[in-house]
Amino acid sequence: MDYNFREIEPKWQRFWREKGVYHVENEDGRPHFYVLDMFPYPSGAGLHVGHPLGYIASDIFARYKRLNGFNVLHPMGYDAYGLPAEQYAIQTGQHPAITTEKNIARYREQLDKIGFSFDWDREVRTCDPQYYKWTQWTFIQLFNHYYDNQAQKARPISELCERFAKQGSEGLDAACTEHLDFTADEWNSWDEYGRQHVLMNYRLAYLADIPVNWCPELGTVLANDEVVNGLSVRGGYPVERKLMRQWSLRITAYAQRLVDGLEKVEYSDSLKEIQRNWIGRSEGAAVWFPLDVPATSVDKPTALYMGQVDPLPVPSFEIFTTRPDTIFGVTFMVLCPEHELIEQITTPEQRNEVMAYVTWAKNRSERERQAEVKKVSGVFTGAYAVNPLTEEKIPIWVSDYVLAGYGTGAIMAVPAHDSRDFAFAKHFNLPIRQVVAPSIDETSDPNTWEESMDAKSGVSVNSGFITGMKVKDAMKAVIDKVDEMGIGHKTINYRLRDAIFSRQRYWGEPFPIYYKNDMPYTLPEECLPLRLPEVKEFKPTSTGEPPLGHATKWAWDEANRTVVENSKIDNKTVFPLELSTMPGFAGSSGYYLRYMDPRNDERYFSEKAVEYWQNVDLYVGGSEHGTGHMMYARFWNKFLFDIGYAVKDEPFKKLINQGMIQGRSNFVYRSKEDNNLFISKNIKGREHNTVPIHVDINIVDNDILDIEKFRQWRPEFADARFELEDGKYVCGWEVEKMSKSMYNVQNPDDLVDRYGADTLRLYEMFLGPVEQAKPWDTNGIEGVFRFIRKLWKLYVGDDDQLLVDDSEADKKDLKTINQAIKKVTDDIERFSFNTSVSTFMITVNELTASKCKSRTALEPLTVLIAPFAPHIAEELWHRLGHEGTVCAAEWPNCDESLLVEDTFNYPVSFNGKMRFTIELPAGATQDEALAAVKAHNVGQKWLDGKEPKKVIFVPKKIINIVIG
RNA sequence: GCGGAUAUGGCGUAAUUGGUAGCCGCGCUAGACUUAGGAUCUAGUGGCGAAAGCCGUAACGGUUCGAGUCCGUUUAUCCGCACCA
Repeated sequence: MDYNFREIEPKWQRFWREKGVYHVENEDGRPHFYVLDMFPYPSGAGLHVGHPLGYIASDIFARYKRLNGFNVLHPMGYDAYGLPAEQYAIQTGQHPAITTEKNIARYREQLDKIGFSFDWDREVRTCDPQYYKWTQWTFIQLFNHYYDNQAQKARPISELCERFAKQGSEGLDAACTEHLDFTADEWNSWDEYGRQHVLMNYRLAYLADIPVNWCPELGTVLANDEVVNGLSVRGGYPVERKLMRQWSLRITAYAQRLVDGLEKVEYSDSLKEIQRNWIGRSEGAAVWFPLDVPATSVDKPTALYMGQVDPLPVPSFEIFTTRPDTIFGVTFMVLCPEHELIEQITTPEQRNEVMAYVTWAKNRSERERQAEVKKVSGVFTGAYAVNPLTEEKIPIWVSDYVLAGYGTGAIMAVPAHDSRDFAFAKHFNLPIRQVVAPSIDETSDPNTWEESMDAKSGVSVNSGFITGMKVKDAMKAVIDKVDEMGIGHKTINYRLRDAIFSRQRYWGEPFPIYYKNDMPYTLPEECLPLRLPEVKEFKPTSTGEPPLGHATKWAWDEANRTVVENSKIDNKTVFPLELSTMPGFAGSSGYYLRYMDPRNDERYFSEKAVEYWQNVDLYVGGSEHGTGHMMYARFWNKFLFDIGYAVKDEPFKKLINQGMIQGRSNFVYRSKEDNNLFISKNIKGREHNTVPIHVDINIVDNDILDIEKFRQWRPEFADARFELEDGKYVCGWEVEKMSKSMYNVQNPDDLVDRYGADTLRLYEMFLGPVEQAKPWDTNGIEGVFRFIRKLWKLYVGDDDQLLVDDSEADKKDLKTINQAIKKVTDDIERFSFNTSVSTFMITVNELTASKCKSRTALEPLTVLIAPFAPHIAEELWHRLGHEGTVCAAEWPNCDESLLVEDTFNYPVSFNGKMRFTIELPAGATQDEALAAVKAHNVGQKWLDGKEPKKVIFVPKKIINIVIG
């Protein structure tokens, strides 16, 4: 009787659920292990076969760890806030909570069919008030902390207030939006509003004017990926860059720790590199260049001293460079169009031209700018700066190739050694001066160069006191020099920007913030969660306010500590609440911690729980979250670590990025002359002018089209005629993104219905290495299905009787099973599940061939396969007479002694040419090998009387003989 | 442009990490059992060759007794970042 997965799989899924087999406690004598999947966004489309790939891999690992005696935390939940549900709501009026609930139910149903070992008692949903209460709570903590650069740690804002009252800003080294200088007296003289204004400069969650993608038509800010070519992806409306007051998280404060932390975790090298690039740390120098202008033409010279500890005797401005060694090659300076100095230094003759350029540059969309990177544009201000080391007068230009958001928005241009400066100099015919050369006398005329010499190698030339020094030494010498002159210092710049945290959206976490006197204040913690209000409309309001503006009960009554109707806002006791919501990454940044103690109402998670679980041992998910989610989550965790909540600095010890599953689309070829004629792939030649048409992969099997189903598929194909090859219609195929419009979405439910969950699980693993991107291809699934049936037949006879007996397995079978134990154990530890599946196939083939029926071999095999195919393993385990679940069994030990051969046949090669085989006892030594070679030579003469000079002997492998 | 990877039969892949390349599966070929086969079982399947054998891991070169694996150059594909001074 064949294996009846349709009956057996649901039976055990029910058993696991009813017995609470996968329920996990936070206390347990066993060692702990935390296996986490990136939780899904429950979209309306349901799961496709790409989603479970990572879940299956992590489930195998979780089950393996359980069998090895670990208490395993393996939870699942939903990242339930997000755009699609809201867009759907705008179109249909259906509340996002309802569609989300429906989608979650569908996801759960699909997940359950695959037989995962999640502890569903710990499920979290980011849109659940009991969950987002803690997202809001964390936001309040971020608001109430600043970052102490000296201690490299977040500290309470209250400490900052005390400090300001005592010593003002003097000596403060904190992450901030801009450097401020004030005394204790000044601080103490300011009113509440003034102080709050200053504190905002330091808070880790802060409100500031930020340039954003604003889409007036949609009435919302859009993320970069929602904008293509200056138009919104949805609707195609124009998007402009606009300065708006937005919440941001000061993730830049943690830039260094986010870089350093990568040393401590196991992520793939490529992902670490991506994160390092994203943070973009670069070491260099800050240098102040004095202006060469009559003091009278500068309105407020003091404004130019911003950020300087000691004011310089002349007006100056700060630049950042990673190549201080090239300072002798500066031939012009460039300011970004947004630079505040432009207004002050531009000469009257140049004013019109400069202002026109600045206006043009500011109105250019980010997209336009990026598309025209190669185009050089800029304008001369008429003003000059002085090179502090050469005292040369150098012109100051404005150009949009200098970015406002990086460094100081001003650069010293060294056209000979920077490709962008080079292009600019060529375009405007500015001088180019070589100051770095391969060696001191290998200079050439840079005006003849095709491109600049950017490499950080060689020696300085034409460079005053650093001439002849190597680049590295020259950098240090220049930094020391400017430091000594009091006009510069060594500094580090990061490309990372603070994270914009507001969204003009409905379906997200409300900010626990109200405004008093236009200044934001946090709600009292005990009033959390601040629930998302009901609204009649999900679109932004007509006044441009976010959708929450539609809510009628939506204001903060400070005296009664409650949310009330906004008509009562009087700004005395009833204040307006923040109307934006938090972005998608808010809820997903700390969910792994909440799983440790998901029903706790008093705390994010108890100290006991986090002490027990520590952090995530293994995190599995797609690399598309490699920067966004991973960076925010690491930041979130580091902050919670600083304030004593998390116990580990890094949230995820090890990360596996599962490869993306692409779709494998099928095509039919329609004749151009005859719209009802379809020609099989291999006979559509030149004489047939054909058009490829996507065809639903569900009516194609092994690239063979099911003609009847095709005729029924769409009405226009009802009368289709075919030109066949070998009586079949062969479809073409191509790898594309898995998407509905390409009819290549493979739904896991269909495969479970047809082959069973175990087959799907094994097949997804068998497809190739977990980390590798690969197209979905169902063509090989039959082989895995066949394997499952062979496995079944090894244990169960045609009449459903158990074939396994209590006899002792023979040595050959024991060897087979022990080889499997060793191989599978190694493979799981290396996350190489595809080879484990091969090992199972080999093992079953061998045991079937040897007609092995003994329990001593088959029982360990059942446990071995349980992580991969838990349903059939559970059924066999019970048929073998066990009461409890196979999940509680013990991982079999490999008896290595059974793997050792008595003798080995060694291939021997002689000077790389001749090859023969020699038999040696197991564990033979070099001397024994040499002796065996000599003995073998007797009568064979291949050594021709010569002594072997060297015998290279690798036990169990091969011998090579070298002679003189 | 910069950075990171990858390259092995018709296809997905494997190779004990420097030691007999191609395990396992798909597909294909032949056969058996069958009224039938898109079921099952058996055998074969890198290329050339009748065979012995020769060649073969993107290309070329190097290190080594020995290279798919290490080093160099080139090519192709994929991914990430992209005026970041």
